[in-house]
Amino acid sequence: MSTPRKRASIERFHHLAIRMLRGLRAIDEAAGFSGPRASALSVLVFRGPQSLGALAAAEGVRPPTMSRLVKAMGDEGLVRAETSARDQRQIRIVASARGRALMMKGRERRLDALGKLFASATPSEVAALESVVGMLDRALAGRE
Amino acid sequence: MSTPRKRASIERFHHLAIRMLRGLRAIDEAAGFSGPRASALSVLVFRGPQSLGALAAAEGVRPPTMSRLVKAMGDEGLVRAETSARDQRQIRIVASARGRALMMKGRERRLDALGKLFASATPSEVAALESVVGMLDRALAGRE
DNA sequence: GGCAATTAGTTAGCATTGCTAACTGTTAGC
DNA sequence: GCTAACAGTTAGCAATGCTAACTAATTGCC
Repeated sequence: MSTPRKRASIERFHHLAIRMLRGLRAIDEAAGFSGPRASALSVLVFRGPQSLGALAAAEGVRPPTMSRLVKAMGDEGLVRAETSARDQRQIRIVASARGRALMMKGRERRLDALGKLFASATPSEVAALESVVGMLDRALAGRE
Repeated sequence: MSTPRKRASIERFHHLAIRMLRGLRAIDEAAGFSGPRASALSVLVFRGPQSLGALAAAEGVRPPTMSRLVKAMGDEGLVRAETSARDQRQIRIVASARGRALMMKGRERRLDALGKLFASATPSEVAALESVVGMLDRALAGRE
């Protein structure tokens, strides 16, 4: 079913992906904000304000975990929580201007680092990257 | 220098890699052993016994962190720590048969999951994967 | 040979992030 | 209108990361 050659590529890919992301995490943390903060902020910026439950689900964590994270980010002025008008049980979490700016800067830094990593890619390797991205996208669709 | 199209691919790749590894971590944790344990064990199995400092460096953590992890894995019977004969400050950490077996099983599970993810890949997509792996390997060489 | 400096690892204590269980307040359903 | 379900919070636990401070062993210099 799966050729040994394919399996070997998958294995190397696995290992390389881990190393790549490890490097990126180091960059985030050097810039002073952690993975969970970066990730939650980017959901708030790109998808817009969210309820706590929705944000927790998007990040794949439980509500109490997200509740604490939102509180911490609120204390740091990165987000704001307002009670929803039509359901007072819910809160509406909004990224502040400062949160948005920090998130964009972090994103910039990560993409720059990735750009450097891929700087030596030949045109055919870029095409290969597009192909792999398309395939992964297809394979991961319908999860999350 | 970097075309918008290339940048977009890189960005999607970044996002997909995060999702892919998140799924794998979930698999590890369902199987009852965490990322740090899996990773440290695989170093011990594939590179052989290591001193604590070497293992900490290989994993990118500080010695106290690794010291605690080794103690926990020792308590679970996954590794054994012997004092080095020629330098009694050092310890020599060895994966036990049980640790080795657990690590291999976890690895198998992860690779199976990845295999399923890539099951729908066409031959040309497998070739693209190989190309990307080669490029990443080249780009990440000389770190770690 | 003997004392100082370096090195290896551990211990103590803190922060972050994950969880479950139990609680409060709000909404919805019968 | 009372009960059940839902949204979020609080409390408390575990794992993993860190720095600072300590112990024990080795190396180096005189």
